[in-house]
Formats: sequence, structure tokens, C-alpha cells
Amino acid sequence: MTQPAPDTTRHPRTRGRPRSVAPQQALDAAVRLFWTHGYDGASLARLSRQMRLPRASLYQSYGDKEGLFLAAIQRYAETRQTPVAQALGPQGSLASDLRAFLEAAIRLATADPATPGCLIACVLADAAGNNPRLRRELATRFAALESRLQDRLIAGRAELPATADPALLALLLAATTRGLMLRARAGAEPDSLRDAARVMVDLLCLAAPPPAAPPPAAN
Amino acid sequence: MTQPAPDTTRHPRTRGRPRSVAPQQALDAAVRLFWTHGYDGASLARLSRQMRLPRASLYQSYGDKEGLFLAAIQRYAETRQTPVAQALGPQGSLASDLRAFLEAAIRLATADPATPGCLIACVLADAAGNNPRLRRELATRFAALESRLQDRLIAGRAELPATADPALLALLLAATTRGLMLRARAGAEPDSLRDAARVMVDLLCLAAPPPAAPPPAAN
DNA sequence: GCAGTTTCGGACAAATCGTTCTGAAAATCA
DNA sequence: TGATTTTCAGAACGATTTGTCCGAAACTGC
Repeated sequence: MTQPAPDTTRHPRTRGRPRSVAPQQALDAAVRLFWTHGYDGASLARLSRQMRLPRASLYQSYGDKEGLFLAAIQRYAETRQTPVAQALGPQGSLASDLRAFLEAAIRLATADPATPGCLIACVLADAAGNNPRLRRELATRFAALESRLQDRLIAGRAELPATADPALLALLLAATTRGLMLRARAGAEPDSLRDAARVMVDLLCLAAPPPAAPPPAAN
Repeated sequence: MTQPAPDTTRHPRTRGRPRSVAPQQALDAAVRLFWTHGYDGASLARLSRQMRLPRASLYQSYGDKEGLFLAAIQRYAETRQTPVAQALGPQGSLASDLRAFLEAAIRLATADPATPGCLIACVLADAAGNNPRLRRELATRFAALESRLQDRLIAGRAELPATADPALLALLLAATTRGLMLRARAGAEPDSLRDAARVMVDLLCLAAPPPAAPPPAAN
């Protein structure tokens, strides 16, 4: 009654009554709600309302609240986190790629005042305190980002001090990134975060004397 | 009945029935519970049990759950955060003081497997998502640490690059510290965090050519 | 010993939580 | 059209939540 059934799924046709809202669109609403209110703070009543799905459908699709949360995390990772990681390239110098990465992370954490910080670093991290399954999910997500950073650092190790340990630097960079996003959740000026991020990259890359072959993109 | 009333307060004498447990001791239990389970995850039933105080006494003393949480945050700041900040000295070189500070922070976040991470950076940060009062509390706590770091950096600016901005470096260092503690909550090896912290200090202080007067403590 | 005062201890109330159930609605297949 | 299948829409469930209440207990001052 609310919607004239706008197609919802791309799959040719299913048997029963069509869903009134596309699953991805519903998940986006769940992402926003968890992002804003946290795992415990987002109640099924509000989730059902914002997602425009009856509670029964939520349990049918995701099993329980934890399953819905994990699906929202997955959706967030695909639509929000992956683009940030892709800013790492490689497409420019290591320094410029790192700058682009941190810039994208800060933009993600400060774009919408209603969803400050990072869903994974701020919300999942807290919810993982109790729940072993969520804790494993968090560890996996953290390790994935660190692995991605490490790969980029190895690819650009010519622009790093010779003694640098890519694994350690990746852990450090990931921690700093999350710390900046956490600071955004507490309400920091995006520009000050940007400045701090630039300092971080300068510290990392200016510590290395420019090797024989200077990187393509100077700034 | 449970306890033979072990004095509880230092104040000479109050009128009515003495509290069965010292307020600070009770708050320590609240700190542990919030630290482990988060704000929403720590129910009044468990808090009352672990603190060995009836719920009525909790509401008498702290008004509501939020007030109790803020009191626990205050207690945590006094007993856990302040010692970490005091490691900043100044008592040695800037590099060694920063190393001591980060080491203390990492130790705090990894000492007890039951209370991983930082109560402020991990738990309060999440709870601040909704609550304006908690959000202001978080911003205040964050700013306090950054101010303390900035003071130490200014005091040791001779050991920093001349172009360094202490305010920005303080923001960056605080973010990195919180990111490392967040990583600890997700379950990281303390030693790898320590190594990353050392890299951070090296990046910061080795970027500066040693000035005329070398710092007292070399390493 | 007798008021006065404060906390204890546990029950209680109202609301909200996650979860399940039921019947009507809306589509496909035959 | 009629049978089948899936979702919608919302009520209902038991458990748990925060917050309150009240009599008994334990202390001080007189």
C-alpha cells in the first residue's frame, strides 16, 4: 500500500509477493541507524521502521539482530570502506596515495554529522567487547585494512626509509587512521584532522632521503 | 549482614547507617563492568551486584545510570588515565618521555584481558553517539589529553623539527595513541603495538636533526 | 535506651527489548 | 480462475531494562 512495488530485485522473477523495498536500500538504512546509535542503541523497532521492512522479514532474511548487524557491516564495507582503501592506488607516489587514503577516511568520518566516525572502528569495536562473533569480525576487518596498507607500503618501499618494517608501519598507519576517525566521532574540525593526517604522511615519507628514482607525482 | 561494616568513609562520622562499601571501591567495580561490557551492556542489575550496592543507593548517589557512568569515567581518568599522562614528564628527553607515555597507554589497554582497550576511547566514544552530554564529556576528555601532549611538545620543541606545529602533532599523537588502544580492544599482540609506538616516536623525533644541546637521556 | 538519619535488601512498576506468530495481501505458476 | 508461495502488517510473547518504593537494619546524637 505504501509503495507500488518498485521492482526491488533484479532477479527475473521470484514466486511470492515481492519485497516492498530493495534489500540494499534497506541495508543502507540499517547502516545509518547502527552508525548513529550503535549496536545496542539501534532497536529492532526503529530498524524495522527505517528499513521499511516488517520485523518478521528481518528475521526471515538475517536470522537475528546480530545477523542483521553483520550484513550492515558488510554493506558498509562494500560501499564505504572499499572506496577509501581504493584511494591507496597505487596510482601516484606513496605519499600522495597515503594522503588520498587519509583524506578519504576523514571525509567518510565527517561527511554527515548524523553518522560521525567509522561504523567499524567506533561501533563494531564497542559491540565486539562482549560478543565473540563480533570480535572475530572486528579482528578480520582490522587485519584486512592493515594487509591492504602493507601491500601498498611494500609496493612503494623505495619511498620509505630502508630500515622501515612495512608490517609495523601498516599497523601504525591503520591505528592512526582509526584514531582520527574516532576523533571525528567526538566532534573535531575536519580541517584539523586533515592537517594532522598530512603531518603523518610527511613524517613517514620525508624521513626517507629521496632515492635514485624520484616518484612521479611530486606533491 | 554481609559485611561487618568496614569503616567505608574517612569523614569523621555521618549520621545514619554506614555504607557497606567504600564509594571508590564501588566505583572501581563499575569501571571494570563498563570497561568490559560497554555502557548499554552493563545493566543496573549487574552493576548493583558487582558494586555491592543496592540499586536504591546507586540512584541516591548518582541520580541515574548516566550519572553513574560519568562518575566511573571520572574515577577511571583519575586512577588510570592520569598516570599514563604523567609518564610524559617532562623527566627525560622528549623521545623517551613519549615512549614512556605510549608504553603506559599500551600497558593500560592490554594489562587485563577482561578490560581491553580504553574506557574513554572505546566505550565512552561509542556511547557518545546518541547522548549529547556524553558527547561533550568525550570531547572534553579528548581535548584534555591533547592539551597535555601539546604542553609536553612545546616544552621539548627543541627536539622537534623547527617547522613542527605542536597543536597538530598533539592531535596526531593522541589519535595514534587511541588507535593503538582500539587495536588492543580488537585483540592485538601488545608487543606489536609497542613496536608500532616506537616507530611513531622515531618518525617524530628522528625527523629533527639533533640541536646544539643533545637531550639528557639518550635512549 | 530512645529518637533521628541513612543505607540495605529486595520487591515492584512501567517500559522496552528481541523474537515469534497469525492472517491478509500480492505476486507466480498451472 | 485457483493453488502456491512469499512478504506485509501488526499483535503478542516472555525476558530484561531502568527507575522507584518500603520496611528492616545499623549507625549517631541525646
